[in-house]
Amino acid sequence: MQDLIDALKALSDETRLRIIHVLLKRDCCVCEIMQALDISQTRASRNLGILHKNGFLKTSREGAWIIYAIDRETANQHAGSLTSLLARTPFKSEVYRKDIQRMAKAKRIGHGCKVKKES
Amino acid sequence: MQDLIDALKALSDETRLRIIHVLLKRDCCVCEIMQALDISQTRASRNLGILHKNGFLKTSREGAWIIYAIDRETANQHAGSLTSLLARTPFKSEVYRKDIQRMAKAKRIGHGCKVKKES
DNA sequence: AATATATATGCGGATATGTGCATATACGCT
DNA sequence: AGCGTATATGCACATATCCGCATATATATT
Repeated sequence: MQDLIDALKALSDETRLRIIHVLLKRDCCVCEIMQALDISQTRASRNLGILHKNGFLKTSREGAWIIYAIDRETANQHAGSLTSLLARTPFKSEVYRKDIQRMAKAKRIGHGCKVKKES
Repeated sequence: MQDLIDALKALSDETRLRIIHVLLKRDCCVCEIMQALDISQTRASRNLGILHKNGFLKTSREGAWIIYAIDRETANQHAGSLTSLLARTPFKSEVYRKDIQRMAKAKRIGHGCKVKKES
């Protein structure tokens, strides 16, 4: 039951709603989230961590990157129902729209968006 | 969209979840909530206020009392969906069970549970 | 009008939360 | 092994949240 409160708390934050919204479109590594939401590395990592800890996201490693994705078979019942609710919710405001635009352009290139040199 | 965050924040609190849970069983005035949850007047009033402000509850006056009830036709879309989600959620832990027990015995008698004298 | 009851609210203090900076850890490549 | 990149985390600080106390407001009763 406490996990319901924790799940709700995890979603009660704009940054984290934005992350869920983006990940509902496609899986991302931390640096893609940074680029999509235009936020710092710390902020991206911390908030992804919170969503992960509370059963909303699952992770997998892909080389240097850690890929975050909506956990559609989460063990956390409450997180599951809340995620499906959000999946049916239209995210109307500008912020969310822009996140998707930037996500479309995001590359797996890390911190300062330094471009990986062609070798 | 900010109202979704506000709605989630409003629910991210044990006291307020307990209130919703109790009100899903039956409408209550502030002093009945105090008795059901065994909390102070300030705490009951404040948290009812928050749920009300965020579209979860509606109020009506009945003599000296103000009756709070789940607003099933709320203008706030998000509050609506969240309420129906909660209505389908089993509240398993002890706390919630005890609230209902105490609610069953609760009377409209106010602050220190002073019994209204038979006249 | 005066008193009692029911509810709301300003203020202050304790605790929780969100974030940046600096740094630690984990992995890949040469 | 050593270096660079990707992500996580300890610490500090600003802000937000929760709640009790005291008090204000609204209604009922006599």
